Amino acid sequence: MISQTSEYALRAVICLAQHPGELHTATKIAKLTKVPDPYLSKVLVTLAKHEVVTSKKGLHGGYGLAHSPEKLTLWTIINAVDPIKHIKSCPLKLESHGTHLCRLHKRVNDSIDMIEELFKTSTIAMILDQPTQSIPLCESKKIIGLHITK
Amino acid sequence: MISQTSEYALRAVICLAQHPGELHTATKIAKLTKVPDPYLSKVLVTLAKHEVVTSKKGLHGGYGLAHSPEKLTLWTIINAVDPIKHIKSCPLKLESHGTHLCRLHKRVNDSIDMIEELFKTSTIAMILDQPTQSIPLCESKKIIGLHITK
DNA sequence: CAATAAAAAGACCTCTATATCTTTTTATCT
DNA sequence: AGATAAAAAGATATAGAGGTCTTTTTATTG
Repeated sequence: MISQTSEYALRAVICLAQHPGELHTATKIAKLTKVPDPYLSKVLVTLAKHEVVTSKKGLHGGYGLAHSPEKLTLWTIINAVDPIKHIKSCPLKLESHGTHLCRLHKRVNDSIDMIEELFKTSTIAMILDQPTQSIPLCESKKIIGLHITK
Repeated sequence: MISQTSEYALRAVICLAQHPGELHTATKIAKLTKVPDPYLSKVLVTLAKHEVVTSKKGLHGGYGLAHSPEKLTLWTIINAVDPIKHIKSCPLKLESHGTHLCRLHKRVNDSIDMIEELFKTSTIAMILDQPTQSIPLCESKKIIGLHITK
């Protein structure tokens, strides 16, 4: 439903949001999120280009969040690395349909709209703020605090 | 959002549903739905195996619908050729998460559930019955009847 | 300024979805 | 039974997403 690349991007951003203000190297984020290191580097470059994260080169450089978790939505992140494609005109290129979708493609496109809406209204803050049994990306037992330890 | 294969499968079924009771050859369906002929053949085999369509070999053979359009949902068709994958356990394989998803994966999985629900409640009959400006798969001007001609 | 550590860029590899082509099997009709 | 027309099966090709490795660029610090 979402691409592997999107999944990796979400993990990376969540990871950064868990330690606000700090910079993290790609290698460190890769380890914490269990994403292949060299691949994550590419994803992070894309996220930086779309100003989802900030990047700082050189010694003591790394990546940080470009916006507060309250302002970052799942949609922003997913759309940066793997834009959601809507059906805008007839996939069969039927002359008479043009931009007016038949009910099949309307229905399929409605589902795409629905998902997009859900992602647009889901902020990173919402995901981090609600404590549950599982802390995103973390083995609970290694974390002290709100959650239930094993 | 849905695979190319699913899109093709939906087109084929809609096509069959538009001429109920009749058998159609793969080649004919392929032309009507603008899907590559040899590829559609394979998709139809899959649909037949999942009893979405019936197949009859030999001279005057072809494909037909296995169920009435009222009973066929988008979900049935999509699930036959390209099953929707839910997130059932932590994608990072974190010990402590196990089958209890963190909020990130919960949220992503919720969107999958939502789409699945929409597909489950969308029948082929619903898609064909509601006349709109565009008849699924057909150039309007070639059809006489309810719709607006060009 | 030299050493270091990080991101960025570029070349390359791999696997899967999509697509094609050929051969085999099956049913129907004369 | 032989000819025909269809599905089914199998082998192969292609493109793009995912993944790796190497080199280059950039900033920091002693």
